[in-house]
Amino acid sequence: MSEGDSMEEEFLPDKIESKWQQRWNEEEIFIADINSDKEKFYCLEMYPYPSGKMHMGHVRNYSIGDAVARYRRACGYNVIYPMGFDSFGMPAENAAIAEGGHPREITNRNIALIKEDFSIMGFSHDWGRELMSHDHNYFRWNQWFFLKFLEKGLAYRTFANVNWCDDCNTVLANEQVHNGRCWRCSREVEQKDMDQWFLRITNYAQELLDCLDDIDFPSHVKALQRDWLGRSEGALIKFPVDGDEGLVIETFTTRPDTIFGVTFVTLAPENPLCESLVAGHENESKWRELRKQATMLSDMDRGMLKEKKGVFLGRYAINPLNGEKIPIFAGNFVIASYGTGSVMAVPAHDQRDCEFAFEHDLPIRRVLIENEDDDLEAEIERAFEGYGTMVNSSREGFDGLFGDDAKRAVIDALENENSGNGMIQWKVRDWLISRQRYWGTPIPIIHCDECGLVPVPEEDLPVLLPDDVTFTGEGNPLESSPTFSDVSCPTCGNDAKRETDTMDTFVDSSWYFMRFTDANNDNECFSNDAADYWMNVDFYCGGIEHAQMHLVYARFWTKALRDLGLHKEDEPFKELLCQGMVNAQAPYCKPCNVTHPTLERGNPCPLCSGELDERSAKMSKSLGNTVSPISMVEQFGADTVRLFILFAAQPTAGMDWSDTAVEACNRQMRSIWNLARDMLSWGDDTSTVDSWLATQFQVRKTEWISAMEGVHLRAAVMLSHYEVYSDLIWYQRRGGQNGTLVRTLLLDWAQMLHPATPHIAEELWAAAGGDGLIAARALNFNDEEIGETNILARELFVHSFIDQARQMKELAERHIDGEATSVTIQCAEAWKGELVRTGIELLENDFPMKGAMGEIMSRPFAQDEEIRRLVPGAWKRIMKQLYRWSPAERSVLKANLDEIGILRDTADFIGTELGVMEVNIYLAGDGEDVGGKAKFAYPSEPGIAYL
RNA sequence: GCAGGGGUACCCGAGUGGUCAAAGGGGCUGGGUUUAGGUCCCAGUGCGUAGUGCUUCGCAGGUUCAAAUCCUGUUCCCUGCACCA
Repeated sequence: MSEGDSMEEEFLPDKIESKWQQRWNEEEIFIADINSDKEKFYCLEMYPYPSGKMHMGHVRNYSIGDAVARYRRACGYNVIYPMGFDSFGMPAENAAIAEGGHPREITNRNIALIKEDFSIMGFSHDWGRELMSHDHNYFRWNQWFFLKFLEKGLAYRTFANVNWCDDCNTVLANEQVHNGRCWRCSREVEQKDMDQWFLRITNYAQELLDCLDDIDFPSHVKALQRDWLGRSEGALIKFPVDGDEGLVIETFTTRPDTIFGVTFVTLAPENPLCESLVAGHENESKWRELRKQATMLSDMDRGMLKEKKGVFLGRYAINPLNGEKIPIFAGNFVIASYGTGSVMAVPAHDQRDCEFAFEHDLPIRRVLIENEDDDLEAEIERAFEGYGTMVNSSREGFDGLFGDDAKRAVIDALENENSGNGMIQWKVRDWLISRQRYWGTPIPIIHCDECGLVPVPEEDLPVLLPDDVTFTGEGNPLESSPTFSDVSCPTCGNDAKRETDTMDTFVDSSWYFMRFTDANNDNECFSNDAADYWMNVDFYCGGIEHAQMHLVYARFWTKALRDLGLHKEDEPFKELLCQGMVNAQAPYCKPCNVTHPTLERGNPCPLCSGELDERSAKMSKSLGNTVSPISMVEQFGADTVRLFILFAAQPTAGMDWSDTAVEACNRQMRSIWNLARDMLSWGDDTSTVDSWLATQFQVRKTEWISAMEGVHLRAAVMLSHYEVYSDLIWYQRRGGQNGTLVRTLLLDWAQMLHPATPHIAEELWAAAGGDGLIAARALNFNDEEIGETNILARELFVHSFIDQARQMKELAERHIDGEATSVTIQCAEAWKGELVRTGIELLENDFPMKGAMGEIMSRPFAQDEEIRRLVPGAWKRIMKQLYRWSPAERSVLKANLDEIGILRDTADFIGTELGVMEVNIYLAGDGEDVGGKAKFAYPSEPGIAYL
């Protein structure tokens, strides 16, 4: 083996880290190219919004991704691991309004700053593929896609009632409204009627739902997406209005089997039908009042309403299946925007309708029966909402049907008579992508008085953002720019106006992972070949906050581009990992249930003046409990911070920042360094524990690989950074000092250290004489077969013997009233070993243990008169243990170790460990029974007596 | 109300039938090393005990030779959806 570079005396991260980072850069080893000989692996983190500073969330995100990317490279995959910036969006524009300047300059400056922060962590990103949303070479493809969608009818403009945030000065998608408030600024959202651009995501609703079964997303993310898509299956039923030829109320229901129990129909107060129905009736003003109340309330507030208010609209509808006349109401609990904005009411089988019926004294008719002997005429207290057998049907052929059969029969009847049909209703609406803000992708449309909406011709793309704007915070800046707005119509040449809406920034993040596959392509969004080689993303890591919007939009966009023939994948992300939050302690008042800023630490609660507790809370500026990654790296080095991040919690769990734990990780790094340095200076003395170390290390490697394969990063780091270290310490304690052995081992160990802490790994690799850079090579483990397992069993026996003996010593010294100077170890007689092995054998062969005694007594070893007498007592004890032995312990026992030989070989070590001068070892019965301890001797548990 | 995830020792946290009095880390205690502090190494950290015992994994039951782990009920916490027809 070649002599390696010598190691510094001390672990000095600031000295080694930049050195290796520079080497990685110079040798361009993270630059990925298509290579059809190698299997590809696409590792990706959600690309960040470029604030000017890296925070712990970034560090955690990329420490996870980087470990995966480095491991996959080591496995011989062709890894693509790109990075870029989600750089459009309101923070930069708001900063421009607040401080002056231009969002572009602010964004570029922030990107430069955060990239500098990233660089000290040693992540293995391929910066050759860097992209930024606000780069026109990127967003021009947003515009191009938009035109393609327009051609295919996937994009459209319509006048709609939309969510408006007055602070952000823009409309919002439904998903961007949380509890009736803007997701960004928390201002209450208003409803406005505006012309807006939409994408027809509903076309893909079914596929988005179905494909969830085939992708490896966490179950709660799938649940969230299913909720959001909100599929319900049922029927559309038409109720003609009595006395008004042609006027029909359409209702959607999931329970057509209750059609004969309909006793009224309820419309949302905002339903346009209401006006014509109630016109001229005495309740007209009551309805107007109800509508006014309803429109003033957000959907959220309406959800809070307990009181079911309704107004009879003075007219009747006809049940299409039995011709019955039923009253029409407007009800404040019916949502205008869900389904048809009207409900067929079945008070006997829907609790909400039931309450409304009680309130307004409406008839209740039971048409499903729960139990055979139910009395159908009995008064009900609440609705029976489960499935039941149809009864009381006002037409032939329905009574007796149940569940799906019942539904099917009703739907068939409706379809035959042209009064309804089976139907699937979705909660998801089309994606509203218009935003009335500057810092986003301009929508490539021109408004011409003559020609209407005219798409910008493809050759005129990109539509750039103008510079002649001022950011006042009043209105859409694009409207104030004449160079932007005033254009001539591409079709007729007349004066026309450019569309001033820009696209939701979620458009940018909906396909960036595909652009990464061919990021520097000036002629296409990406080439088919590149996308087909690299897609889809094998491992995607990011925050749970994107479970709905980003992760649904990206799935939709991927499918839409597939249908444009741009690539072949159905799904963008194969496996998703949602990293947990990074928390830190903050003052907390339990009675008030309020977390306070760290400034209040030591003070009484500002609200109740009680004493403040501590509790862990998400790191945030407002609480002031953030920890700066940069200062941590300056203090301890990037490797320590990365080790802490991976070791403090599993990737998906929340983690608490702890200064003492970080310091402990730093100590561990130093320990590894010092041990490695010592190992390099060892001579070549062989010893009996060499084979143990070699075998044990093989086992560690195997365990580590399986942990890494499962992305159990915490378990993997525990093995690579702690267990291997402990093994080496034990080896040393046992007298191991074989330099040749440990230097070979060090080459493998460095490879295990590499994914989490790459800098120290490179350093150890080089010092041990490894060729080139670890980061650049496929895993090259010296993997001999795992040796004889008896080697491990022997050492396990020694270790556990010392643990037992140490415990006994403490007790013994209390008895002999002084320090013990000698220990006498009596190993169990051969027949006890036979007994144990017989027991294990019977157990493993599923022998009925109740009859074990008879079987044992028939064995040769039990034929001796004296032994025969002792067997039942010993068996009683062994029986108890039998089930409790671990496979490892069983293997020790089955190995039928020469306990006396092993202990005699180890006698010096035992003496030192136990702190006694004299160690006597013999078979129980062969020498004096010191202290009467022979009776405690069992296989792997010798009798121990101190003097 | 519905859905999903949780409650493990001083703290964090592993743990899906026997490998469990329960990994690992932090903290704390003791010992060694050191001029000292730090580092480093070793040990201890439910109770008991010259060894096979007792009690404990939110609470209460149950299944089993055996339960932190499986079942039932209950309580508390988190997350999402919510008058969705």
